[in-house]
Amino acid sequence: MDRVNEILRNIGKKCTEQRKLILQTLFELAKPVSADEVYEYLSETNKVGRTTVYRTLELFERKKLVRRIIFKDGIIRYESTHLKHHHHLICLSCGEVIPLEHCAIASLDGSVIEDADFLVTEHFLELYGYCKKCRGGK
Amino acid sequence: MDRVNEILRNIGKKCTEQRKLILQTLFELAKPVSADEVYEYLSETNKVGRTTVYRTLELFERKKLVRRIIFKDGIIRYESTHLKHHHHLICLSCGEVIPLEHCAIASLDGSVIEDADFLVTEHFLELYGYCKKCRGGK
DNA sequence: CTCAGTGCAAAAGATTTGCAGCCAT
DNA sequence: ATGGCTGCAAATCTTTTGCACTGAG
Repeated sequence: MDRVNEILRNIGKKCTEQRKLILQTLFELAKPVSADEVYEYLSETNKVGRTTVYRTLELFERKKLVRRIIFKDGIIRYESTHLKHHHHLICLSCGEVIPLEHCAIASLDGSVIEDADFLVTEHFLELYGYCKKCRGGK
Repeated sequence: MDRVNEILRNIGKKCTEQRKLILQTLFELAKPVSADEVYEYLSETNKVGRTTVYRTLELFERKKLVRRIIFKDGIIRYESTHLKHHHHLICLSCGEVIPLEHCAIASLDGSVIEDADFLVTEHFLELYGYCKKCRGGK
């Protein structure tokens, strides 16, 4: 929790109970989560309103504490940037999300695609398929 | 328009004026478009309701006439499958979408990611950055 | 003729906004 | 103390659903 305090102080914003709880949640879950999932996760304690979750995640994105991730379902999710750049394996059967450490195309960022004269600054790659469990060991 | 008629007959569904117009639109625009963009595009003629656009795009997706694409903004877009598998360069400044013909990672599909024992069946890769115009020739 | 297809209106789900009160600094 | 932060409620935006009508086969 000390780390959370420090991070919030560093972004030059007020260090409120709600912001600490939300950032802590993102660390604990350590995977892409929607605003609603954060809200539900914290609803037991009933300390944070839905609106605050949305506004806080947006603030965190601006401050680069989280990155915005979109899967096929179109729901906006956020993932803590303390996890380094990586992609995801998403099971089409059970929905499990598995982080993929190695990024084969990281070299793309900062490079210019010649044909289109386009400067690439970021990229999203998500792989869909079926996890071991759902394939029944096959 | 003949081609449109033929395609619709082949999926074993009724060949209505609305479906023809929507499929025709997807061919003409030849890029990922949202249901609302299709609706607006056709609203001049006022022949197709919003609900029908949504239901028709869903039908087309089931029949593999279109594929569903999601960009960072979270809006669901569809693109005709008569365009072969490819990815997109999306300009963060003007929003232009440029198709990227070559897919460097097509070989991933059907392969198993060893570490996670995960069978990959499809993948999404979108590159974000700045187009020539928005970089002012730099 | 008959049922799949359509379109309105209303519902649902995710996210944003207005505003009055609260609390970190 | 005071301006940023919060949370309710209401608005907005995208998408889905219920239902009566229509038209393609």
